[in-house]
Amino acid sequence: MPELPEVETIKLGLQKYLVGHKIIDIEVKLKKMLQGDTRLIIGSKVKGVRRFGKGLVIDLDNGFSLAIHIKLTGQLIYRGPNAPKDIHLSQEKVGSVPNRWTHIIFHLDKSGILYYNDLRQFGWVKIVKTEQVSNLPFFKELGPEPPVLKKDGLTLELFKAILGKAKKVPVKSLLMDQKRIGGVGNIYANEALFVAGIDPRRKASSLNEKEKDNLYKTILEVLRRGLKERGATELNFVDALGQEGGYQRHFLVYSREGKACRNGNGIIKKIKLAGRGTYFCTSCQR
DNA sequence: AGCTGTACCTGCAGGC
DNA sequence: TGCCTGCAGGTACAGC
Repeated sequence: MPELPEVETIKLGLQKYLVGHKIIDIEVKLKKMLQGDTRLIIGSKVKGVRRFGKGLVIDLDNGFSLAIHIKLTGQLIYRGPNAPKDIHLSQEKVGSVPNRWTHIIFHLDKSGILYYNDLRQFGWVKIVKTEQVSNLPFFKELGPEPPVLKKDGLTLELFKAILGKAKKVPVKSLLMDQKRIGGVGNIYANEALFVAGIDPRRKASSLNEKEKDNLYKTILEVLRRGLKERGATELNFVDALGQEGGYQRHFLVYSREGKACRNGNGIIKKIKLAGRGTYFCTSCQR
């Protein structure tokens, strides 16, 4: 799933390629995918790109922004003069652009193009005043982020306090709750709990100090690894040039049902926890 | 208020 | 074979 490392990877690409381009025209092929009046941003120039949790914000030079959430299968793919020549567009995940999942096409100056593709149509793109972005419910309610890129955000003390308050919630559900912690989704929650040796079903508040310290550390560890690998292409994730990530090759538990635990003893089990696929080793996660 | 269940949507795996 | 059903998932929202 696109989580912090995946969305950060897209952000870095857009900062590199999209900034400086002027929006000439916007083609909306599936109306529900874009909210707001496109006329408000035609002629504006891309000033910068920000990320908050799994959300993206493209800031324009006229006081408006594009607030974007790609959910499960959204893709933002840039084509144009800023892109390097030797890109490896994922044949499996993209094929060619535009394709049948291309719902919005941003025509840019200098023959640049930005495609918004979304197979399951769960994502959203909203045109809003830049100053109003933080008032959108998703951004407004977003919890602190694990400090994998910035020093501030989810400190160890804060993390412990959040865990301590969650008496009824399974620790994995808490990690994935965007209102409590920003940016962690199913893949990295599964991976972090495995590395920490903690059973995902345990109530968050039941973790002792040592386990909390350890889990905090492993969350940062798996997120950093994901970033280094430019994200995990598990469903449909590709970067801003349409290239796949590499972290899926390093999954320790995620999508490894029935396989041998990398630590030696057990077999990876899959259960459903709060409606989400959950992978863990009953032998080393307790 | 805070929690839970379901809708959203499509591709794909599995069953017969 | 190929059709049909069920399942997957991050958030938004309805309903308790």
